[in-house]
Amino acid sequence: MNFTSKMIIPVSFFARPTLEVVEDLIGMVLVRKSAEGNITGIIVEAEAYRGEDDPASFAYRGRTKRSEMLYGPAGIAFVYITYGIHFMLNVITEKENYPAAVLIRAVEPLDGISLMKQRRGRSDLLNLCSGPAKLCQAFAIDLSLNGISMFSLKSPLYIEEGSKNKREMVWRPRIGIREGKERMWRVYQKGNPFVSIK
DNA sequence: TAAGGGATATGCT
DNA sequence: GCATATCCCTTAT
Repeated sequence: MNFTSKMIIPVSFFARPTLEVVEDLIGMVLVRKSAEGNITGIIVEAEAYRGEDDPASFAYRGRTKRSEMLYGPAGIAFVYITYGIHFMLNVITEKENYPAAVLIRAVEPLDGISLMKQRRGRSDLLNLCSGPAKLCQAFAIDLSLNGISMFSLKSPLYIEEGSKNKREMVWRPRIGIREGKERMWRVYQKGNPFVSIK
């Protein structure tokens, strides 16, 4: 796919096989606009959940209240609470009625770092967005954003094009693929884009 | 590095 | 009713 500079990622990007989406998301920029200020971060870690045969997916036990969003159209934010306290940000992928999504697991802080620190109540850069719940807190992502479209400039939350070269990122990017109950990481490395580890 | 508490929506018995 | 969950932080060795 060809993108011009700082182009918003369109819905067609998400309406593709989830494994392609999760790879291509690495290096792109997550944007959050709010009255408090706008913040951005480079996506460095994401994880794929796809199909009713994926034991790690909410859709593993079919279409339920919890998994319903996964069956919806691509490019929609799916936010939910885990462990009673933490928010998780997913983006719906693939065709409607096929349950799949990508979990945004970590971003590298880019713009609005002081606001991130304020929301997180911490000042150490490494702990601002280095986890799915951490980044939701830093980006002020909660249930009020559940179900919104992420492919519009008017959206308070969207993804735009980032660095062409994933290897130039400061943080080591990686993607997670579920194989049964196990999570396998694929790390981005020189000359051999995604190398499986563990 | 390990262990335990946090605090709620969801699904299962 | 109960167990569990796409996790983070603090405290303790």
